[in-house]
Amino acid sequence: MVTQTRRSQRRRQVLSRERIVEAAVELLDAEGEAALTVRALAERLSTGSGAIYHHVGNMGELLQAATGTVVAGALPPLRTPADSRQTPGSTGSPEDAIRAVALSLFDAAAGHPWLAAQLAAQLTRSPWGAVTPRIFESIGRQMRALGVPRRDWFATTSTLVHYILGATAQNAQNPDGTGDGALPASAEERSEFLDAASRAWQDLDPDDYPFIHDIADQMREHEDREQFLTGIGLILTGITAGRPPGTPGDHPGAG
Amino acid sequence: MVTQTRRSQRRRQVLSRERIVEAAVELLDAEGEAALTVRALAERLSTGSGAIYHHVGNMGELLQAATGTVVAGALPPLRTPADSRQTPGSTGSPEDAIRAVALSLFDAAAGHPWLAAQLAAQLTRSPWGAVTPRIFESIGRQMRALGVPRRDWFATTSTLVHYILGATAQNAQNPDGTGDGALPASAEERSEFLDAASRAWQDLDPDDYPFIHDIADQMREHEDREQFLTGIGLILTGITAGRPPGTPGDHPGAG
DNA sequence: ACCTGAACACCGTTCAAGT
DNA sequence: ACCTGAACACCGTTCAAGT
Repeated sequence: MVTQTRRSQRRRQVLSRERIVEAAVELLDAEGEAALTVRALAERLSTGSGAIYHHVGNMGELLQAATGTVVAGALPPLRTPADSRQTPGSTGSPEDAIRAVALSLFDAAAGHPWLAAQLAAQLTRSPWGAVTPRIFESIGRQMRALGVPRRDWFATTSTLVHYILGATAQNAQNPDGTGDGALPASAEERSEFLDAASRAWQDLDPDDYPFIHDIADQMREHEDREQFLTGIGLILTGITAGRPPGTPGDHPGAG
Repeated sequence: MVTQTRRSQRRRQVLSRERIVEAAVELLDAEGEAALTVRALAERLSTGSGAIYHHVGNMGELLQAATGTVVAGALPPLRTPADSRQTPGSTGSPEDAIRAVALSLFDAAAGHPWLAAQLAAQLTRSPWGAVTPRIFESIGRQMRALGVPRRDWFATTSTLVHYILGATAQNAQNPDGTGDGALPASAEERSEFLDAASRAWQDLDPDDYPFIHDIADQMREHEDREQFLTGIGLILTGITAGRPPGTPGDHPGAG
C-alpha cells in the first residue's frame, strides 16, 4: 500500500514544505524581506502561486518556518550524540557555554539581515511559540551549573534571553536603514554608518540630550560583538553575585 | 506677508502632520496594526488618500512618528522645568529612577498592543534613529549617580536598553497571537494563554527539552511586571558589582 | 493528491486636476 | 499650498479546473 503510493509519485512531488522553506531563506538572504513574495517564490521554484499553499498555510507561517530553521541551525544541537557522553566544549564554564550560544545567535543575525526583525516580530506576535523554547533551552540548561537556585531559573534565563534578543535586534546589519537590504554590511559601510549616527547624536540639543551628547563618541567607536559580550557579562555577574562559584543552589549536589 | 499667508488659510488646512499622527495612534489602539491603512486613515479624517502624503512621506514614516509620540509621552520629560530645580522623585536612588523609566516603557507597551512590534521593527531597521536616543538619554543619565566610570556608560546603558526592549517586546499583550489585536488582554485571557503555553512546553519531548520541561510551571505562574523588574535588578547588580554604593567613578565628585 | 493560474479583494503610492 | 480621487503596480489568498 505504501509502495503503491510511492510508485504513483513517479515524477511528481517536486515541491515540499522543506524545499519551499529552503527557497524562502535563500530569497531572504539574497534580496531581503520585501523580496519574499509568493509570486517570486513560485517563480524561483518553477511553479504556480497556488502550489505554495498546498504545503504552507500562509506567508506568516512560512516566515516562522524560515526563522525557525535558521535559528535551529545556529544553536548547538539539543541532544548530545549518544556515543559521546562528553560534549567537546563540556570542559568550559557554564558562563562560556552561555556566551557561545548568545554569540551564535548574534552572528546568525549578522549573516541573515532579515533574521533579527523576524525574531522580534515573532517574539511580539507569538511570544511563547516556535523559536523561543529552543533558545530558552540552550541558555537555561546552564543555570544548574551556574549554581542558580531552581526557583530562579525562569527569571534568570528570561533576563538573558530578553537581552540577547534585544541586542541582536539592534545590531542587525542594516546600516542602509531599508531593512530589506541584502548581504551584511561591509566594515566600511558600518564605519560610515556609525559616523553619521554619531554626528546625529552630537547635533541633538545638548540641553535636552546631555548624556547622548557625552557618549556620541563612545557610540561611534564601539565594537558590536565586544559590546554584546560585555552585556552578557554584566548579566552573568548579576546572576552569580553573592553566590561564590561552586556554591550549590537548592538542587542536589553533582552526581 | 506672514499675515497674508495666515489670512489665506481661512477655513482650509484642517489637516496637519500632527492630526494625522494622532489619528494613526487612535486607529492602532482601537483596531491594531493591520487596520492602519492610508485609506482607513483618510476616511477617519474625512479626506482623500492623497492628502495624507502632503504631510507624511510614507507609511513607514507615519508608524515611526506614531511610535515616537507614544514613547515620548510615556517617558519622563527630558528637561526639568526651570522653576523646580528639584524633580519630585529626585530624592530616590538612581536605581529607582531607572526602574521607573523601564516600567513606563513596559506599561506603555501593555497599553498600546502595537507598540512593542513597532519598537522592535524600528530598532532593526534604523537602530540609532528617532526613538533610541530618547530612551538612551532617560536611562543613561543615571549612570553618573550609579558611580559607573564614564568609559563604561555606553556599554552599561546599552545593556539596560537592549534588555528593556527585548523584554517589552515579549510581554506585549497579544495572547491571541494575531498581533493586530485591539485592547490589552484581560487577566482571564492572560491566564488561559499562559496555561496553554505552559501545556505546550510540557508536551515537548523531555529528551530534547529537559530544561523547558522543568520550568513550564514557573512560566505559567510568573508575573510579567515582577519578572521584568527582576531582570532590571540583575543587570543593575551586575553594573554596580564590586563598586560599593557611593564610590565615585572617574568623574569629579558631586558639586 | 498535487498542481495551475486566473480572479478577487485588497494594499501603498502617484499625479493630473481642481480650489 | 492644499486637497481630491481615479489610476497604477503591486500584494496574499482562493478556487475551479486540470493531471
